[in-house]
Amino acid sequence: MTRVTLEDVARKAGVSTKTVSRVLNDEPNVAAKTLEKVKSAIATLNYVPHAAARSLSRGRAMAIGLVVGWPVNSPYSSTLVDFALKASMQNGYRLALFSGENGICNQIVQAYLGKQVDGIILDTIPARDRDLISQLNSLDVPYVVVNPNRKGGHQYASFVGIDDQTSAKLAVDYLIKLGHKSIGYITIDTGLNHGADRLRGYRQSLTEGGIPFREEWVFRGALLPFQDGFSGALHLLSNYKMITAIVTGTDDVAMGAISAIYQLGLKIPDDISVIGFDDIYFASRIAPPLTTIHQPIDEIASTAVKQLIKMIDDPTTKPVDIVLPTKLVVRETCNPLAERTELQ
Amino acid sequence: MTRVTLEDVARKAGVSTKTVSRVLNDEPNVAAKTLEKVKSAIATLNYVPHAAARSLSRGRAMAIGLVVGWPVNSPYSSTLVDFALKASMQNGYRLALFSGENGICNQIVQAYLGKQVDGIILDTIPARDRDLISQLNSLDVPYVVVNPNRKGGHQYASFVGIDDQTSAKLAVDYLIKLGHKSIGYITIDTGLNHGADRLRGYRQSLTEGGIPFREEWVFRGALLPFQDGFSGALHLLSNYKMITAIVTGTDDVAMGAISAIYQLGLKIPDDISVIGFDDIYFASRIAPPLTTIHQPIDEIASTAVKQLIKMIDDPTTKPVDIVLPTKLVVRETCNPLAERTELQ
DNA sequence: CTGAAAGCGCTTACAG
DNA sequence: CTGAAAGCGCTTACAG
Repeated sequence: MTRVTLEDVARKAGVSTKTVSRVLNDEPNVAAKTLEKVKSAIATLNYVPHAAARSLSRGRAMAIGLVVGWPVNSPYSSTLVDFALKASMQNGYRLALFSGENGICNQIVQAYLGKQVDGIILDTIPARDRDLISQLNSLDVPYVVVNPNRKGGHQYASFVGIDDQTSAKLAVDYLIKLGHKSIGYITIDTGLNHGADRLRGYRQSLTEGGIPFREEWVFRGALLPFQDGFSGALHLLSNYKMITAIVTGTDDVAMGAISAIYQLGLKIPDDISVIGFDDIYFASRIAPPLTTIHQPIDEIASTAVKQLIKMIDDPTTKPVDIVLPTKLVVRETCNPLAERTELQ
Repeated sequence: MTRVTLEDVARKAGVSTKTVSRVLNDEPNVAAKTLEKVKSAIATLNYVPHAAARSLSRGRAMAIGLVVGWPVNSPYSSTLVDFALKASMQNGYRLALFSGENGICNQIVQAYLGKQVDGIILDTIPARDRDLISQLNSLDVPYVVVNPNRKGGHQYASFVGIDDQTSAKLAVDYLIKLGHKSIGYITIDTGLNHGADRLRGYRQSLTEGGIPFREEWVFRGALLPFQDGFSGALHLLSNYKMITAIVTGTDDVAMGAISAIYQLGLKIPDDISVIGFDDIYFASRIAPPLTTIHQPIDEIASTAVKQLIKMIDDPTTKPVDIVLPTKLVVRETCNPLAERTELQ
């Protein structure tokens, strides 16, 4: 079975190839009758334009590259991939995925030089690759950074992300509103600013709520989110029995904390309230479902895609820095303090 | 900055474009000196072949499509994406990702007709789409199904997957070897055969171990893995106090079960042993790390990619059905029965 | 409103 | 061992 080409369509419809091309690209200046003829020819022949031929003649790959940290199957990365895929398809672009520890920089530059992609979206981790950034800048590659590590020193990129501090404050404000005054915090050091910013939000909320900040109620994990959450909760709740709520830097930390709380023989939310951050796949699926700060990865992805396409279409587009709102998602891991059934 | 083309390289090296093409494609019959000249021209000009031009002239997209169930960020799907991406890059192919509930069939057929991809890898769920399958068959699209729902009635596809029954048996055999005789099972009905096959493995292991199968020790969940695992463990352990171990159909079910076990005030693995299936992202990251059956998604992905490329290269390739071995990964959720510190 | 010609950047036969 | 010509299937100016 040989391919149906635009020429076949033109022949069938009795028009020139240019006219078919006009119809395909929704260009104006086509008579209603001609339009009809061409459309029916396309339909009966089941014609689909050849992607590579189009790319070659247009000088446009019609694809964008998404670079995420390794591994792709982490809760956050995979969600970003999910929504970025959706958003780019909706905008008529294909998505090329990149990920990996080493050689990633070269891979991406090659993809751009080889016209496989017209622009790039970088997630937090790859955006810290100095080499990559400087190459993208010097080659004038259109790119957008998602959830940037602020203070990154980027010069030309557009940014799309959230305000970590304000968002974390949302979580703590909520607990305070529920009557909690003894609130622990578990953070992990990823080498990025997100953790520090979220911790700052915790502190700010306490201060505004007239609650003294206690350094010893902050547990700083070092490695694996779940396990740090686990050790953190164990540590905080064994040493400071007055703590009634725990805020965590990410949902997987919260999941670890929840595990530890159960192992201590305490109940959630009756004895201890827990609140997460991110709203990952598992957040709504564990028992009890986790109250958390929802990060709008869908909007982040679609905003990044649209901004990138704008930059591709018009290279003089000014860089922007877009901050999207997060929101508190109340599920079942936080109780008002008054309703607590027992005190230790 | 304008693109560097093959012609620029040819001019610089003082040879014809065909010769450059030879070098680029590792074809024979190039004099050592010529090879040297061309290679250095490529390097100094930083030349990268234009992907679309290559596709067009070769009649090959050099890309394969991966179709996974929605959402992509489920633990299993995202891991498959991860490894399929790696495998296709290593084989010189790009990966185009497809996912979504509706319109997916049309999207994929379009991508093939539009020469965006040379072949397709279908995961379990999309492979159940009758429409899609019959279209792929009638268009003679090369495709491979991963972890098929056996008895699917496919006629032409190649398959790559695991043996669910034998694998689940591995888990139960292990528990029996540890001395457990009262072993519960939590399964979920996904409408696929995997669950039934794994349950069959459980039953087979019991039988071979001389332990009677008790229908009431099998909990059949209906909806969300984690929550079903939670209710399942709650149900089994409250009603059948002699149960000392729980086997689950998937890791997320196990995670739910673990949650419930803690909430019942029991310890893992001291009081109850738990074993999962799949070895998802979280399996090694929760506390305690989950003993489970590892599904070799990396090998599955790379085998599928290689088989697909073979089919693309030679359309007369015979369909194959490749079954890859799983393995038991011992972590910290199972104890020998003898070591139990207390009995209820 | 419509079309003929040239070109995008490669590779594929074919010749020598 | 090397090259000149044609072609892959579209779109981009340009003309009318």
